[in-house]
Amino acid sequence: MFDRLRSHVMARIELTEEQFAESTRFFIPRHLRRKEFLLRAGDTGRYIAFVNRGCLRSYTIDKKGVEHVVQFAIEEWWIADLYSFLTDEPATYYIDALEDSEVLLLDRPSQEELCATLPAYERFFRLLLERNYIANHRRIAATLSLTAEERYLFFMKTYPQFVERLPQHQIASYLGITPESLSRIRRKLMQKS
Amino acid sequence: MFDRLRSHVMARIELTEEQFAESTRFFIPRHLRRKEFLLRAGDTGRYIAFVNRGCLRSYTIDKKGVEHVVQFAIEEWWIADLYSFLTDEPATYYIDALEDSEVLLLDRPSQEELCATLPAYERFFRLLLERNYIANHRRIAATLSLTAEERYLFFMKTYPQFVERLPQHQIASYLGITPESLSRIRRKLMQKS
DNA sequence: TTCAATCATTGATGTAGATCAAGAAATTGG
DNA sequence: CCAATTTCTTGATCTACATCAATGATTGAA
Repeated sequence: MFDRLRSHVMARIELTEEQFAESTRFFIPRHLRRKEFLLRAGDTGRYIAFVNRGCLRSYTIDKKGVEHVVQFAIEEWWIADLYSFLTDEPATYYIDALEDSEVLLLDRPSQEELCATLPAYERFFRLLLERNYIANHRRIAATLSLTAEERYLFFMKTYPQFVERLPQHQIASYLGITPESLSRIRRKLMQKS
Repeated sequence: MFDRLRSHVMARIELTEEQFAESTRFFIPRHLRRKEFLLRAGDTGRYIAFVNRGCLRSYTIDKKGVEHVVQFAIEEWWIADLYSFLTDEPATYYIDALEDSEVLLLDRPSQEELCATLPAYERFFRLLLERNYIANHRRIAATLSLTAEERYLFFMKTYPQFVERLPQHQIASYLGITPESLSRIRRKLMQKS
């Protein structure tokens, strides 16, 4: 159950086996079927989720009813509506499972207690946020400076594991284009090579 | 010199006056004239900067030579090429001053030592990154789901202090549109009201 | 105080990607 | 294994915003 989390955490911070074992009591395992929601906009989403198996996404729905994928998460990734997690305000994102999945949930009080009990976890979450900060700024820069085709190539290069695993229209949504446009981009790239 | 940093830090973490005073030795004050670079893409940018006075921006330059603003920073904001800071790889962003500015620089070894000496700073940087994570995800969601006009309104609402202070074409660049388009959007909004 | 640079505006025209519509292909769950 | 659903593709057309070009308004350095 906690094998993947153990290797993930212990690769990043100094922790004994005993300390890690102690930390597992803070995590709540949960199974999600494909299309099942972990969180809906409006809920108070007081946990962050570590993906043990499967694939999830967070997204918004605009006023026309169109979904816009903000993030994907597969094995060893974390996903959350961090704003809601940190402030207890209602969530602004939806999070659901794109495949049957297993997640480990950590709620806010548990995270506080975990960091207080094992300060190395404070460092762990800082490192996690640093990586995220970098990835988000790259995505912003890509959106500002690249065409749809270039963004797709960038996505393929950066997240090859996602390209084989996700439906195309989900990737299109993440890239900020329509499924039709992505289909045409792919055709064009096929012809080139 | 450190007044603004003191109130900024002490509003966020528990620190005695003595502890804060101790921490100031890690920061290197630096003055920047308008248009002066703090960092260029390709440099190794091994510090993060706290803005004491003035205004800076980070940006990329695309293959056509067009600049794309990734971030603005005014008083009490932090700015950096975090990837370069964390990895020692060459910077991917440019950072320069839009006004004459004073910054406090913290290099990577100093940050490590600071966090080791005063663990509250570990928490401080985690909090900082959390806020940033939220802001970045909101910006991504806005880019995915809003029109140029809606993004401008969102920007005005979120960062009113920037709107009065920054040249329009810098805001246009941040929003991912041309200065001409922003000018037309503003005209349209004037007429509406 | 002036001249050069920077910045904002406006009009004419171009285009990347959206939208609409329809059908084909692939998946999935019963 | 099959019907229902989801996903992908393709064509025709549309539109938000870009590009190009010119002019005026501000700003700032000497």
